Amino acid sequence: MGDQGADGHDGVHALVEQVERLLHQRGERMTRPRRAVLAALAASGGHLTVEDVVAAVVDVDATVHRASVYRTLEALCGLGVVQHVHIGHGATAYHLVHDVTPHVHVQCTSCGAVVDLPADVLDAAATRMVEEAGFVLDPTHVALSGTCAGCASGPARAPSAS
Amino acid sequence: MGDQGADGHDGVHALVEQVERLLHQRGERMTRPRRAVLAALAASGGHLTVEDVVAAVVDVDATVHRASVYRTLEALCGLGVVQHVHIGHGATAYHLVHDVTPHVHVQCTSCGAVVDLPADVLDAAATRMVEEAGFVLDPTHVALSGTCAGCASGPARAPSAS
DNA sequence: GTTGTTGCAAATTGTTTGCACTGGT
DNA sequence: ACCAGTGCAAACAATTTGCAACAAC
Repeated sequence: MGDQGADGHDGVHALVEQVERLLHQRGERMTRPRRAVLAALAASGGHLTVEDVVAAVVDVDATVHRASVYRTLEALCGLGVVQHVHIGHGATAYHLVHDVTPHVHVQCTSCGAVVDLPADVLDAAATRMVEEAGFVLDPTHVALSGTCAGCASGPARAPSAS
Repeated sequence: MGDQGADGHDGVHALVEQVERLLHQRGERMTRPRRAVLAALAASGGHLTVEDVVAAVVDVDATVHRASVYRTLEALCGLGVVQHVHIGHGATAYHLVHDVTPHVHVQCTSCGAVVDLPADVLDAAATRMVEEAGFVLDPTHVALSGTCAGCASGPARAPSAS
């Protein structure tokens, strides 16, 4: 342990400074909970549920309250630093906007696993939606559902994520 | 019509009888709440949230309890008579399976409206997902999100359905 | 010092569950 | 008569909010 995953402490620090700048532009402030949430998101590198974030944050700083995590995530979404993805029946997941290659999330109905796919799998669909209904698709905002390779062939397992 | 397509009272009755048969095959029973829920779903012809169903059911029979609506919807899903769709951050919506031509749901992030699109807009995406990841897409199980024609051009309005 | 933010606890909202009783077969 | 299903209230889970104290600027 000690190391915080792919981004490392430097990455987190740079991120915190960048966000701090954005906050100051709006007369808002960089606080301990916000630093902790940013660190948690950066360390994971992927999508985390609120519960995941709370766990990661409390692990580092037990004084941070759940409510602050909710408020912080909302604030960071407002800044455009963080995005959320709706995953089926389950919880909402959050991730940093920055360098992540745009990708579509799909969840296995059977085992609950979330799989990332290249963003362009929905290009054709997006084009048709615009042409036929004027609807501009946001491909990353919700996770589609179906059955993953494993469950499609082998036996399904526990979770059954709706 | 005649069979089950229409929403008229005769259609409801036919539906109830069909479901009753399915229930009896499993040693289960056709009850007042179940009739009421089926009627509500048939009458709407579209997708209803649990809250919508509860409202419609209570409107006809105030003795039916919310909990029974939940239990009934779950039971009907188990029978394969009803399906649910996850709509963004909002609630889960339910609809009869035979109801309409299979269609994809998309929700406008800005005004919250749910738009129905032909099911085949996701055909290309589904094909690619199977080929590249072995993932079998269920196109109707979740609503995608984006911006509807109205909100894309004109000014966005209230709801902001995340 | 100002005021944006927090921690806390209580209020909300949405869904599930234990249990005695009702009602379908 | 038997037991699936109901109504009810209470449990549960997830998220929000009012407010006094705190800390970032």
